[in-house]
Amino acid sequence: MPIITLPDGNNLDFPKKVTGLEIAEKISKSLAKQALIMSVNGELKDLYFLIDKDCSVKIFTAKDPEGLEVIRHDAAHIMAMAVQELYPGTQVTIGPVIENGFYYDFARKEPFTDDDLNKIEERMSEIVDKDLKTRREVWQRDKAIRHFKEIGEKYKAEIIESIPETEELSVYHHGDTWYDLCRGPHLVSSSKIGKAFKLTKVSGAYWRGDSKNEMLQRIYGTSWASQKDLDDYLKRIEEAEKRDHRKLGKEMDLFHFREESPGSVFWHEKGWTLFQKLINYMRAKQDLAGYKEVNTPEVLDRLLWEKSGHWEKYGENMYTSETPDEKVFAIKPMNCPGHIQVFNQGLKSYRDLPLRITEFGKVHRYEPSGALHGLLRVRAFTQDDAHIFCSESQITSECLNVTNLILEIYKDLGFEKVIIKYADRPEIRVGEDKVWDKAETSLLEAVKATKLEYSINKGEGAFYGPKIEFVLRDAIGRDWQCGTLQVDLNLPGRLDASYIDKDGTKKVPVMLHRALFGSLERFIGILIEHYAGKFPFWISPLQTVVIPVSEDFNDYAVSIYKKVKDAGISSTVDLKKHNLNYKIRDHSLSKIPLLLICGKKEVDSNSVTIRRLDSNKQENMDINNFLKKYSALNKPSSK
RNA sequence: GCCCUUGUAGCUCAGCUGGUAGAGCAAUUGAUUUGUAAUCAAUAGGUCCGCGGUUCGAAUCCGUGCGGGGGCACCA
Repeated sequence: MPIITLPDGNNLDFPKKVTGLEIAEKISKSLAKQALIMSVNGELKDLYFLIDKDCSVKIFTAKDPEGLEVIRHDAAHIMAMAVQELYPGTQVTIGPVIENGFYYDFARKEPFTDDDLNKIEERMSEIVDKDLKTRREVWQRDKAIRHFKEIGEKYKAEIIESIPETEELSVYHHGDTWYDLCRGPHLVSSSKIGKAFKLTKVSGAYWRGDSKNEMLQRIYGTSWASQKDLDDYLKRIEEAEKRDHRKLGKEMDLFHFREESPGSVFWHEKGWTLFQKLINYMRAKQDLAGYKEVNTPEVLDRLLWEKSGHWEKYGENMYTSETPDEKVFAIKPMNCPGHIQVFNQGLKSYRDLPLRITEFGKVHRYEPSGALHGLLRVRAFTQDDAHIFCSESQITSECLNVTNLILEIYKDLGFEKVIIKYADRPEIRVGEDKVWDKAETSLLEAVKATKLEYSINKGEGAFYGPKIEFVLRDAIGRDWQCGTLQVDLNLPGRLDASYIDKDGTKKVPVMLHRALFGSLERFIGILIEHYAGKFPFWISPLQTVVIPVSEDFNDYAVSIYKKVKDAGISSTVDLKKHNLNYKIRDHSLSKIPLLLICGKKEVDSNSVTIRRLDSNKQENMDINNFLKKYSALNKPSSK
């Protein structure tokens, strides 16, 4: 005689054991129709699960995240079923729900083609139409292993072997012919998935995510509560593609890549201007924050890298070069050893600390070819790098300074939301555990003091110390890791850095590594996508184009162009033999914030007519007023 | 690095089952002198990514290398 407590606090009394479906029916006919899954005392259960005790129950529909998740999970199963029906001999492995959809990994010799994807989709659709009933069975462990081995599903057998013996093994049947080992829960029948799904792509994926294992074929799909949700999702993907920095970079003539140097950027004038603007902005910020800018060699003797530990720990990612005198040099993958050498030059006292050394250093890292991705993952990039040499007692306050600086900078560039990820000691590392203890405690203390949201990444720290990473969220909700702050109690000692303390004894300084943009290249890629190429006026690489209405006004246009440039606003004048409409379209497409139109009216009144990007409103302005207004907007916080 | 996929003019792309290339835009030249998102015409432009093979004949088929894309792994 279970008494069921509903989320609103009401109780339902049943005379006998009851299923979720019966509870839903009791509440309302429409809920029964929409019900997908339920939770019993907070635990998700199949709707046909028999409840025999008092408990609290919540019914979920497609409107709930829990409901949508089960739809996706079932879609993964139905996809696996369709695949095994169409391609006998294919082995199933795992098929979890992911953000916006699901995937399933299969073991099959022949690759799945796009055409196969269509066929699978059609078959899935048929399975949904058949409305196959779902049935859960609990299997005995040994029997399950033996069974899956017998039918040639060696991956499933391996999965079962890795499940703790205490756990119940459940097998879900969808209809009479197909079943899969699965924790569940699942929908009551296949029609509940609906038709708002789509298979999106095939890719390779290592068994158990380990590159030492064989590669399986992963089919990705997306699935939603309604066709409208699916359409909206596909639309969002399309919008994101329009912002792709590789596409915009070409269209806006910012940079290009080519075969001779994969993963290295050929910056064009406009892209490089943007690059320099960001550096100059950062330079001014850092100057105010007490940093000293330096520059150190890009090529350094192998002996230094051996001493620092990079040769051993990072060697396979380093470019090297042998010179005619048979010495081996490495092209720097990081700036730290160079900065320690700057610190080491001349005797340092505790009065010099904290010493904040910064460099816009270009580093080279031999990244795996498959990792390269436009500006976001390159092999040669410029860091806004800095190393802060300080005493142990200064760690926390210096970390806080860095955090404050980073938040200010992200805000100026249009990113309001920032999250912190804290990463502690990795398995491969240098230094004693005692030292690590100290470093981790100090950094975590600083993280807590920022009062920002943070998560912990176990074992993901740098080989020389724990780190935090700053993650920012862009205009369309994607997260990007940019800045980093690392505490290092190892490298300074390895490279013999020391200072004379108050008491006259020699001490090894603590070093903090930090980068705010991280990689300038990557940050620019993110900026392009964040703004969809429509940069705020102050960082726009080309702020204005002066356009004469006809050739008769070329001289006036040139004179305006000169005045605008003199006022520190970047500009070009378009004297090409095209008409006004053509030029407006041309420069609008290359996302110039302001077009300055000059014709008879403007000549007569010594003015320009402004046309802003994405607006067809015209605004006439006296040229001196224009110069005054817009040269004042040439700094952050101006949109 | 691994799996799949892809590489034709400066750009975007067409070129069916093998018969040595085509469009639009851009460029150049000429005409037009234009008031807010493409004026008209003519001209020029290609080792069809590289190398090897099959074939009477390869942009097309096969092999291989390099680059790009989507994932996986990697991201100190």
